[in-house]
Amino acid sequence: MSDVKPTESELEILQVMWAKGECTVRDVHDELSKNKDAGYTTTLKLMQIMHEKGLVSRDTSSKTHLYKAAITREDAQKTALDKFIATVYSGSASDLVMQALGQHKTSKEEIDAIKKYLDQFENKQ
Amino acid sequence: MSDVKPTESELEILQVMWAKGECTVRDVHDELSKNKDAGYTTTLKLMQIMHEKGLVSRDTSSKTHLYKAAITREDAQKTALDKFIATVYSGSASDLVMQALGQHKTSKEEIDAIKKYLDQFENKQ
DNA sequence: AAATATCTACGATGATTTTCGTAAATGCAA
DNA sequence: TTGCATTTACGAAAATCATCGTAGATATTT
Repeated sequence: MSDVKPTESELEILQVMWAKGECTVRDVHDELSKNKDAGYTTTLKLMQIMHEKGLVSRDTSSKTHLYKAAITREDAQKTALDKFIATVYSGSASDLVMQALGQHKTSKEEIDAIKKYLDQFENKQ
Repeated sequence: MSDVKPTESELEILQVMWAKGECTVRDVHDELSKNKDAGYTTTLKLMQIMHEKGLVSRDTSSKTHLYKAAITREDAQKTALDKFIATVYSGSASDLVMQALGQHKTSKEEIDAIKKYLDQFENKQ
């Protein structure tokens, strides 16, 4: 359980690793290159730093190293969300929820899922 | 319409200004001091930088300057939220919504408000 | 008026994050 | 084997952000 907070660039890298599982630097870099534009060694260095911090684990048994996220998506999201709600929404989760629903195309299915979630949530209290 | 993205410290300052309206540096600093611990000149400097960036407007007609947010809370939140959903939730707003509801104590009133919001939202589509 | 307090301006520093160049190691292909 | 491509290691620069000290200006108090 790492208490290190990923930076924004580190989060982008973690996204790739959460989606793909074990990754080489090139895997990650190619994926990031679709949206961003930075050198290969930049990605490499970041992943090395993440390893030092304990954010990722590393298999160095072959020349091309394999990296894997060492924290779960859920944990990282939880930590980030808490801070985000505090600094951007003064602590009001429901403000965030409504704004999030408002500005993104949310399908009927998603809305129903959320409603169901709310019902169940209400009953539990 | 400023396309500058406030930093985290700047957001904290903006929170105070959105809540209070026009503020002196001392207003802001006293408010921040409740939760944080930094020198007066630090707050001053940040607010001066925010003025350079166009994040706040400034009235310098008297010795003690008056600052005012130059971007609306909604716009700033919207921008921050978009980026947040992209980097932390891979673009899935409903994932964020459900996690936000799950980990924060949300009152029955808030839940009802959100449900009502969802109903109205669903009808509009 | 003199002392005191408060405020702005501004530069400098330190911390953190991001970026990249270069060298050395490793594997592959001609 | 020789040369080329790919990879890692590493240091250092660049960029961004937060912090503060000090000086000078302006008000307030005694």
